[in-house]
Amino acid sequence: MKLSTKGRYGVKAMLDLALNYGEGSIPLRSIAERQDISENYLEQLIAVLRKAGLVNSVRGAYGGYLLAKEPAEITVGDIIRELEGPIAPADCVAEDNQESCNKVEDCITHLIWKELQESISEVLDSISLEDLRQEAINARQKGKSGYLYHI
Amino acid sequence: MKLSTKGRYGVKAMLDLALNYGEGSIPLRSIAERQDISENYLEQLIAVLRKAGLVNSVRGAYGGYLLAKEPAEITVGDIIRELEGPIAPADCVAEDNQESCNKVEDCITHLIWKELQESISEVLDSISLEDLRQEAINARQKGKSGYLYHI
DNA sequence: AGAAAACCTAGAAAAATGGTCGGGATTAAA
DNA sequence: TTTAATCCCGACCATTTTTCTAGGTTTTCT
Repeated sequence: MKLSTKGRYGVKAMLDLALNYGEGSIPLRSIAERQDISENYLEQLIAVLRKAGLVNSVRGAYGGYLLAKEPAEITVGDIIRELEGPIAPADCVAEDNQESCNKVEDCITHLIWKELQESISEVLDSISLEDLRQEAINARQKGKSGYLYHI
Repeated sequence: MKLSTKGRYGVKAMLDLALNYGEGSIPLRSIAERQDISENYLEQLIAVLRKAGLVNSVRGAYGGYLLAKEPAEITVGDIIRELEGPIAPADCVAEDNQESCNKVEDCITHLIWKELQESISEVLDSISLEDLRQEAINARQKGKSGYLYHI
C-alpha cells in the first residue's frame, strides 16, 4: 500500500510547475534541483505526463515544461494514475478493467478492494494542484520556506 | 497503489478460517486448496499472522490453524498491516513513524499522503471478518457458490 | 510405529524500482 | 551561423521486493 517514487516525484514536479504557472516554460533541470530528484529519472516521468496531455513542452534553448491546463483542472489523481497505473488495490477492481474477474459476483473479498479503491480515488481526485498551490501560499505567508521539499 | 498477494492471500485465508470458526483447527493444506494458493507460500504468510497473535496453531496430526479471536475482533486492517507493513502511501506518514520527516511542517504534499493514509485506514479498519462472514452467508443464501475464490 | 501436520530456513526466478548513460533533435540567442 | 540550452529517446543496469519452491525437523494423533 505504498506509492512508489514515480507517483510522489510526479506530484512534486507538477506542484512545482503549478507554483510557476503563468511564467512560461520551466526547465526540467531547475525542477529537479528544487525538488532534489535525479534529472534523468524525472525526465522519464515527465515524458509520461507529457504524453498524457498533462504538461506541454517547449524544445530548444530556453525551453522547458509547463502545465497543459490550469492548476484547478489537474488533480493528484490524474497524475498518480498516469505514473502508477490505474488506482486498484487488486486487479479485479482496476478502473480500466472491462471484463473484471469472472468470479466478481461470488467474491466476498472483492467488496473490500472495491470499497478501498473508491475511497482512494475519492481522496486523490478531490485534490487539485490549485488546492496545493493555495496551501503553499498559506504556508509561505506563515514564514515557512521549504514548502516543496519532501521525501 | 496495489496490494501485493501477501495482503490479499492473507485476507482470503483469514476469511476461510472465519467461515470455519468454531470447528476446531483447519489444516493449511485445505485452506490453500480452497483458495488456490501455493501451500508453501501461504505457510510463510500464516507464520506472520501467528506471530502477530491473529491465529493459533495446533501441531501434529489433525492439527491446523484457527482464529485467535472472534471474527468480529479481527479487521482487514489488522491482517494487512501485518503482511504489508504499516499503512502509509509515503514513509513520512507511516503509522509507526515517530520522528516523521523533518520537513513535515513545511511540506505540502505531506497533506495528501496523510489524508490518503487516514482514508485507507478507515476503510480497512471498518471491515471485520465477521462482516465478511455475513456477506458470505448472504451470498450463499442467494445460491452463490464461489464466495471464496478470487485473484 | 507411522502418518499427518505444523514449523523452519535457504534460496531461485521473476518483476518492479530507481536510477544512469549516450546520443540525437530542436531552437533561441550571440 | 554557430553555439549552448534544452527536450527527446532508447538502452542498460544494480538492487530490492515479490512470489514461490524445496527440503528438512518436530510434534502429535491413531
